[in-house]
This record gives sequence, structure tokens and C-alpha cells, in this order.
Amino acid sequence: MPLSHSLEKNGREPAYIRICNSLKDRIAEGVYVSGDRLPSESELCRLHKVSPMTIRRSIRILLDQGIVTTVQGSGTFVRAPHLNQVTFSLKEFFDIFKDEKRTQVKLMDVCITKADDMVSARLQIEPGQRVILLQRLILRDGDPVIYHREFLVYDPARPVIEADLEITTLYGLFEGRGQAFLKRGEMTVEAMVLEPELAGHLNTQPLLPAFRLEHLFYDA
Amino acid sequence: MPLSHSLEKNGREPAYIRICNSLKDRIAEGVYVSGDRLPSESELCRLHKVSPMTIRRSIRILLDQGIVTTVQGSGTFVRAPHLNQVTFSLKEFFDIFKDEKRTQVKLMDVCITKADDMVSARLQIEPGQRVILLQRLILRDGDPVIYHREFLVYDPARPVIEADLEITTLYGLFEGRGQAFLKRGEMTVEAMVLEPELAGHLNTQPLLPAFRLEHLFYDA
DNA sequence: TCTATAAAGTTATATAGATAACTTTGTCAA
DNA sequence: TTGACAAAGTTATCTATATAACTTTATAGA
Repeated sequence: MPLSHSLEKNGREPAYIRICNSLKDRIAEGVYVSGDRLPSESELCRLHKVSPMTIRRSIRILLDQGIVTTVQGSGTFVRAPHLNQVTFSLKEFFDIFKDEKRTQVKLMDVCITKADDMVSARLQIEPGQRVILLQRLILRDGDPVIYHREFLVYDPARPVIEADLEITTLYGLFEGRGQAFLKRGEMTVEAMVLEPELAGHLNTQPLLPAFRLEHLFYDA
Repeated sequence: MPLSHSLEKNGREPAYIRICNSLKDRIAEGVYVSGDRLPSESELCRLHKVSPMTIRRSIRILLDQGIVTTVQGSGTFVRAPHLNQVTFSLKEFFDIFKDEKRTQVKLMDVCITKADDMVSARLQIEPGQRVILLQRLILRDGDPVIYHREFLVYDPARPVIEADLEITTLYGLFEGRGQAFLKRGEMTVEAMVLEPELAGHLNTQPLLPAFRLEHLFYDA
């Protein structure tokens, strides 16, 4: 059976998006409330006159967004508003620093120290083992905004990675260096109070609240 | 053509999961590095001997997880590690408080005050307009762990919602009350320093770092 | 050499149906 | 009344194919 699905029914929105939004709207309007069962997939097929795969795709989106839950053999149910996950978007934050003309990365200090408990746990090495510590200050229009510390496992066999010392762009710092040698990263967020030393570097008063971002790169 | 897809090829893992993990592994191992093009969908079909829809599903997962990007007409490419989004999971946090025997919600105070700038902005009302302020303390084994403040738009037409005053369970507090009347919620996270008053309520020293969670419910 | 066009290859969307696994419900027998 | 079982309904997975929209590359013509 021939068809021209894209323009016939709505304009340019794909059917699966249209159906997905339709269901979302009905949930928002209270037609379906928390705990209710949505019409079965085969019913939705008949209602919207599309094939099962298209309905499945719509429902999968709602599932991914946490709006519904599915129970095999039983049905698809509206979930109660759940607030157990917050996506902490730093996209805009990094976008600010994207234009490299106004942003400057300054390498303050490079030294070799012994790993304390926190660092050794993260790097999966023994406490007291030697690590390379790089300290950087990120400036925005000349003003310090981020204080950056990087710990590297000290490996005499591998010469000190010169590439690391040359990183003076935020892109290099956050988007990974090289491409080839690092796998994936993880990032965690904590609340902290600015210590006097850090506050000094950042040109602000101590004891102010701040976020502490920790990113961890895994070598291949 | 008959088939018994589930047991024949792997054990019990669906094909789309298997293929997805296979691709992930190869990216992690460095076989495909940042910027590389993955084999096309039709190639992957031949390689894994599955139908296009199955491959599509695998790739969609990688796409959702931000591991690859797809360009229509061109191909599927490995993305550089990106750290512009942190999913701030509070699931375990709330799970702790799930058993209601050990957790107690204590209503400390109910009063009507005038909305300051922060509150009026959030509730989309004029500054100075009257709002209902509910203050609660959440106790875990008798120890205070969360201080909870709730602002409600004061509406003389609608009598003070008694249901709100009766909430003494965390479930009621975080998972929504009623079902029928609220739509969706939003949640933001900030870093803060404990003010003396709050620290007093929480039985800790002032000036400690803390997270400030703000959740916003939209009425229907 | 440059440009327009065609062709091939790619992802995006959708159809129509099949089998499997699971849940709920109704029925019948003890 | 209870328990076993069958039947119907539901989601989960997958096949095989088709059309559309887009990109890249090769080709032919000016």
C-alpha cells in the first residue's frame, strides 16, 4: 500500500512524535491520571491508524522520559510525578566559555605530590603514591572564574605528557585531549564552601557556597 | 522464516542489547575513536545477521546515551566524550527515606507571609503578595536531616488545602499529593551555605556546605 | 577548470505481520 | 470454596520491506 505519511496527516511532524505529544497532552490535561492504564497498543493502532511499530516508538519515548511505565502482559500505566532524577545541565555553562577569545586558561603550577585518600581512591592507587598535580586558572575577560586541579598517575615509564601542559583552551580541558587515548568520562557534583586559598585564587570572599565538579577520565 | 531469536544467539539477551553493547565495547577499546564513522546500518545488518529495525534500535540507544551522533544521508559517528550533562541521581537518596517507620515528617509552622523576590518569581505572582508558608522538618531515626519549606499561592477563594497540612510522609511530599490535580514538576539544585537558623534546625554547625533542592509543582 | 546533474549510499520514517513471554480473567472440576 | 487450567489480552522482540529525505561522489557538459 503506497503512502506519503509525512505531509498527509500533519504538516511535517512524524507520526510517532505527533502521537507521543498527543498522549503527553492528555496526561497533562488530566484525561489520564497517575496510575491509569493507557489504551493498549493495538487500540492505539486503530485509533491513530498507524502500524504497531509506530505506536511502540511513541510509547518508548514516554517510557524513556519517565512519564509512563510498561508492564509486560498487563499494560502501559501513567507514572506519578517523580523527582528522583535531576538532569544537571552544564551545556549553557560551557557554551559561555566556548568563544576562546574571551577565555583564557592559565597553567599556575605543576608539581609532584603524594596522593591523599581522596585522590588515591579516585585514581585507584595506593595512598602516598606519587601523582602529578596540575593547577590551572580559567579566566573570563581577565577575571578568574574556575579553579582547576588535575591529578595524573605518575608513571616513570611514560614521560610526563607534554600535551597536558600545553592545554590552554577549555575545549582541550573538557572535551578530551587527543581522541584516541581516552575512553569515557564521569562527572560528579558536590556542594562546598570556598576555602581561603581557593577564594583568593578566584578573587572572591572565602566561605561562599560553590559547586565542586569532579571529572574522571579513564585511560584506555 | 521461523526463528527462536532469544536463546539461539546469546542466552537471553535481546539482539538489540547485544549489538549495542558490542558497539560500545569497540568504542571503549578504541577500535572506533572519536569522529570515526561506524559501519552503515545495512553493513551492520549483514554483519550481525539481523533486520534493519533491530540495528536501528541499537543505534538509537547509543544516540540517546550521547555516545554517537547520526547525520542523515551521511552516517553514524562516534562523539567525543562530552561532560556537559550530569544526571544528578537522587534515587538512592529517596530510597533511604522510603521506609516510613524510621522516617518522620514534622510540621513545624504554618503562616502567611509576603512573597519576596525569589518566591514571587517562582510562583509567577507580584512581589509582596501573600503566600502560605509551610515549614517542615524531616527526621530520620529522630535526627533532623532535611529542612523543608513550601510556598503556596494564597487564594482566598480556595480554602487552605487541608490535605497539605496532613502530609506527614515523604511519599506525600515528594511524589505528589492526590494525583489528579498536579501535572508535572521541575527540580533544580544549588549550592548553599547553612545559615545559623537552618543549621540550628538541622542540629549541625552553621557555614557548612549543603545542597539546596528546589522543586516546583504546576497546578492544572 | 568549473558547474550542474545523476547516481549511489546513508539515515529517517513507516507498514504489516509474526513469535515469545507475561498477566489477567473466566471456567470447570474436585 | 478453592485450585488448576485454558483463553484472551498485553507488551517485548524481531523480520522483511518500502518510501522519503539527505549527503557524498562520480560524471558529463559548458
